[in-house]
Amino acid sequence: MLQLQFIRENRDEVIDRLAVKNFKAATLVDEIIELDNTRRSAQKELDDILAQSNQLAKEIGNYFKQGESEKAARAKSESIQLKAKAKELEPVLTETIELLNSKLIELPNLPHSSVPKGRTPEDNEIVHSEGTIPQLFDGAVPHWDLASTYQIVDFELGNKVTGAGFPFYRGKGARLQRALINFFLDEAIEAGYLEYQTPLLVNAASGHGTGQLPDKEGQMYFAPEDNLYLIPTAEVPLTNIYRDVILKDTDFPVKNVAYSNCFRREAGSYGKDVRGLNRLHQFDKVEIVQIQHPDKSYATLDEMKEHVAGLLRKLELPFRILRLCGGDMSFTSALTYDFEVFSAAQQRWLEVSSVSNFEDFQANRMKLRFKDKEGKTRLAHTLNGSALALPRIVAALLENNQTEDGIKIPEALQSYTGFKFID
RNA sequence: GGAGAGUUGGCAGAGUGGUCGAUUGCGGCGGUCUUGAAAACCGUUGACCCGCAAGGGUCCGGGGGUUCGAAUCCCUCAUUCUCCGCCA
Repeated sequence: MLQLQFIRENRDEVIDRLAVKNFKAATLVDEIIELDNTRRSAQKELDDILAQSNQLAKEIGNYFKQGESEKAARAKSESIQLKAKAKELEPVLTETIELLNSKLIELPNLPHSSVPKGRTPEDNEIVHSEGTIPQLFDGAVPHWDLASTYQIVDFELGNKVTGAGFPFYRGKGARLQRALINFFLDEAIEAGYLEYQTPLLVNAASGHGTGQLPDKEGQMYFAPEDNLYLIPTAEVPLTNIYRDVILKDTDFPVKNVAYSNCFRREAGSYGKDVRGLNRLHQFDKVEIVQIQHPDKSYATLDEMKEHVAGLLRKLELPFRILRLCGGDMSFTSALTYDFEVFSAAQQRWLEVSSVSNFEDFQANRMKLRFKDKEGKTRLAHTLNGSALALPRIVAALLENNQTEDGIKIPEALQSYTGFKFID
């Protein structure tokens, strides 16, 4: 969430910048400032009452010691009255704070100044394209057909055992998954990231920390018996490691990576978007997270963007990088680059990674801070990116590398798969 | 799942109703001494809210209660350890 003080001091700027995200903030911002004013005066009033009764309590102690029981009794009754007043004020203050917080988390993050205006994916800005789109032979087919021809992904079996969007990977298909996971992890470790294996279920506090709650509640699988959420991405546990943590400024940059299963309900999806591996309820992803000093977070964003580009280059996939427009960005992001690979049989671009700088938006929710050189406590910046999500990479690899005799495995992966060909 | 014992500042560890936001040690930071370092000695060292400041308030696992007053008493939840049960 945004910092209250910043909102108070930059009301007009907040409203203008949120307009880039097509968010009409004026009413909400004014409500927030008004609520904060109420909060401040209520707090002051309560603090004064408490100060008086603290003072009285000390005096009463002294009176008792000196055996002045009459004075003590008088002070006592005075104190009881103060206490009654405090009892009235307390709920007013708590309610105000709760209301203020609930309004505050409705405000999205401010977009970076380079974010283009726009409403739909068509308004995203292509900042880079690389690789050549392969010309497939006649009779080339989409990956879902390849999956059944070579018996490497079984969607029907997934339907039977679980439901749509939960495929089985089989034989060389399963091996390919494992190869990609190891390849992505090794590349990240090589780039200085520390590997984690995280829990796949998290509590509500963690969901709030990274911003999935409350706005994306319906997107997560939930286990009500235990009040736990299945993670939609390893970003959640990996970033929440630092919830309520104060780092030293020599700790930067914190670079973490985790492979995990990801679970997404994807309510309301339909049609060609969800065919085959294009969109699943359970999928595999390697996620990179960095925590950085505010002055360096944009340089870090570029570094992470280059890391992801390097992976796609090694996999020999044609890709492009988009700078998301205000309307297509997530609630929490200040600047997001999406990576898309071209899947040659479907003839469409598939999103395989999203790399974002959240600046201090998540950090503010999580109370993730650091001590700067002057010893002041400040919010850190958080960033994350997929490096990479597997299903659409697999889709593109299968489609783009198909030949009449089988599917070629890119060279960089061969030492991981142990085979060069799926046939 | 059952029984018992814990949860205090970066760490260790005192404190069982009143000048306790908290003794002390270690660690950190600053200084004296030293060519430099170590040792020794001195000082300093939590977070948050309101306030220009002075100052005030909140926080001893979380929440609630008793009391004029709670780290200290009561309830509750979480969590750790030990024993038993169950299981990988």
